[in-house]
Amino acid sequence: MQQILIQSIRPMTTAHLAQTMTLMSLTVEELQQEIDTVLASNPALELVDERRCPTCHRLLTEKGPCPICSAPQNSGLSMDPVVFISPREDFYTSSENQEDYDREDDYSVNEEDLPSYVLRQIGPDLNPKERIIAAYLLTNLDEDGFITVNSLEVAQYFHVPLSTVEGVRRVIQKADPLGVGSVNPKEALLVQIDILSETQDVPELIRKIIEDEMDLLTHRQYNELAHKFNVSIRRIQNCVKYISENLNPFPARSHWGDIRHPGENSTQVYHQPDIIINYLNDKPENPLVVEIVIPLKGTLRINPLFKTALKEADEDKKEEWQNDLEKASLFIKCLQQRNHTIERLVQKVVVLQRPFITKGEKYLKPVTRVQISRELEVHESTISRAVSNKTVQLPNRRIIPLSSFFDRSLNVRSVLREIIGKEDKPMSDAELVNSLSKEGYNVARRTVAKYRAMEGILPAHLRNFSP
DNA sequence: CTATGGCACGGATT
DNA sequence: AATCCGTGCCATAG
Repeated sequence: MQQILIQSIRPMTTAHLAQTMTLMSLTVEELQQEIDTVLASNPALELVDERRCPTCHRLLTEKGPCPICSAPQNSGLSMDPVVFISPREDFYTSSENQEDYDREDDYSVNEEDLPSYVLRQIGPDLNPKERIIAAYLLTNLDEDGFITVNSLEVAQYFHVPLSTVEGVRRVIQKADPLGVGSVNPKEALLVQIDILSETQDVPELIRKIIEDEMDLLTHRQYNELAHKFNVSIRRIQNCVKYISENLNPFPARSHWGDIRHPGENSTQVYHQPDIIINYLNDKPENPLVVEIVIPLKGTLRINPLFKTALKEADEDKKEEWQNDLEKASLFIKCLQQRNHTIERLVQKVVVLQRPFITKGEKYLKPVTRVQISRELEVHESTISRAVSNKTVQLPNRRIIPLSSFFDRSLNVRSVLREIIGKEDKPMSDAELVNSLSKEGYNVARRTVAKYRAMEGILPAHLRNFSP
């Protein structure tokens, strides 16, 4: 049961299948939560801080047996980010240089010590007991400022009512990196809106969007949103702009996704990317470095102590523990498979869409998930799940959904924008159709209208010559 | 009469 | 099986 070569994953139980399916479509953040809960509920699983092989002490970054001593390390899953480099066509996974790519960004604010920084602010407002709880909560923040423990457990641990813990948490949220200690971006945003609305008017629509349709927002389904709230896309885009200018879904990060794209009407997005693509050392002449972000540091593995304990366990406990063990190993397997699939997927996509990544939307090749799935020899729905909900950070620091790589019309839309930007007389939709066909894009008049709407470009008679 | 947006249909995609 | 997307037809605004 222990020899997990990636290839041997094929034959799997239905439980395995089901779990892989759910894991596959999760975001890093969601995955992190999932891992946390499993970790807390299943004693067979443990997270080792060490990234080294316990027997030979070699740095261990890849799944599979330890390369040096080939110790039976294979049940452990390294949770370090997967980094690989794309020189041109071929990839290799870099396990050696991996240290070099520790993300140096994002540590801009008073990074010395976020927990004590916050604690200092709120200390006076709390009684001693609450202060202890606060301190505990604050030590369990992740890099984004989100809480990583669940309040109920904390309450039990400290023998206080849940409401006390929640109360403390609420105080924390109002401290300086506004929204720290939230459980997710949504909560952080809501807290920020609460505070903001004390000093200025916040459009009700924004709150509603965040409250009810956070999903659509993070996935930037603006047309969908416009439809749901029965307002224009323009309106929604304004809201989004407001949100990205005034709110920060990741409290502990000072900025997320720079606004260094003045030319294009920047559709600002936030969200912790699942995949980060960058030039090596940020120099455009260098090859691309692709990093698949994986939550948690260290290695997730079956606790060896648990295994030995299992052998000597009482009969009645044995069954239950055995069960835990199987679940844990299943979980790890699924996780491995998830990572494996995503890695292969991203490799393919990066090679294919390199021009898009480096030169811009115009060069996006319209590719469907089906094509990729054929090339990778996996079921199309696997690709679907792997793609959905994930975001990618491009070298220019923009964060876009992974599904953009499969957008059938993005390139046309970008050419359309280009044309409209260049021509100084407002062209009617019909004329635009002509211009587009000259560029080699054949679309119907009606479709041009839709693209315009998607891009938030006004109709011809309302457009142009604003100053 | 022309330019657009709305509704709805069919085929492709997921 | 459900959803998305391009398109054609028609109503309406200018």
